[in-house]
Amino acid sequence: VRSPAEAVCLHRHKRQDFSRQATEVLNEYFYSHLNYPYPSEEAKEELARKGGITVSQVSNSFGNKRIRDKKNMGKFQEEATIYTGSFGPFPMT
Amino acid sequence: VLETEEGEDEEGGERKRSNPVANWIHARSTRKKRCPYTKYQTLELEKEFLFNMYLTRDRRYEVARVLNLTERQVKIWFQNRRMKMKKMNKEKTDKEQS
DNA sequence: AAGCGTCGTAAATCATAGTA
DNA sequence: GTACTATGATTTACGACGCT
Repeated sequence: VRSPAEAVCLHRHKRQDFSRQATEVLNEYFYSHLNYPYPSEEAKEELARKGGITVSQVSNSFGNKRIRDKKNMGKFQEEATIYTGSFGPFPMT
Repeated sequence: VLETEEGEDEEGGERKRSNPVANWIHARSTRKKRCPYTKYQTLELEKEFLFNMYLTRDRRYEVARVLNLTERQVKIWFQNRRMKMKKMNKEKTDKEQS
């Protein structure tokens, strides 16, 4: 439906899937911190370095994951509880 | 037109800054749903941004009137646009060091 | 206090890569 | 090929904090 020529001109995306390494690193952090999946700036830089992606991409990924996980009400969360045994959007004292 | 600036606490993610937890149970109800701007609105906003990255009160009033947006929307659009520019500059300079 | 600045984010939407 | 789904990126709208 979309003509690549005009689309590229206006809104150049050129979306490319993350490498397996990047996906793995991001998922590991997300699932093991589902209690509070908000990495600090330093943690983001670390994840970016390990995954070979940019910090912005790490932020995008967590933003997307947080909202999409919420909408899927527990689909991902189920996997997460295997790691953490708890859940909920609370920082935990 | 007075800006009803700054409400109070709450809001999901960035609660991480100061205060502990308290009330997550609030809020989403009053937030305006995101409404994508038309091509015309975006183009005019971009032109204005090119003219000056920061708005005077008069320009903000004019732009809002002409584009049929609220002054608050125009103010926030400029704030977001500046953040976008900052991000683009950062990515550009990051590339130049390798 | 008023009011606009940045920063980080939620949520919706965009655009496309992958898949059926 | 066409339709649908998954997913990375971008766009609105705020809350929290800053500074003047």
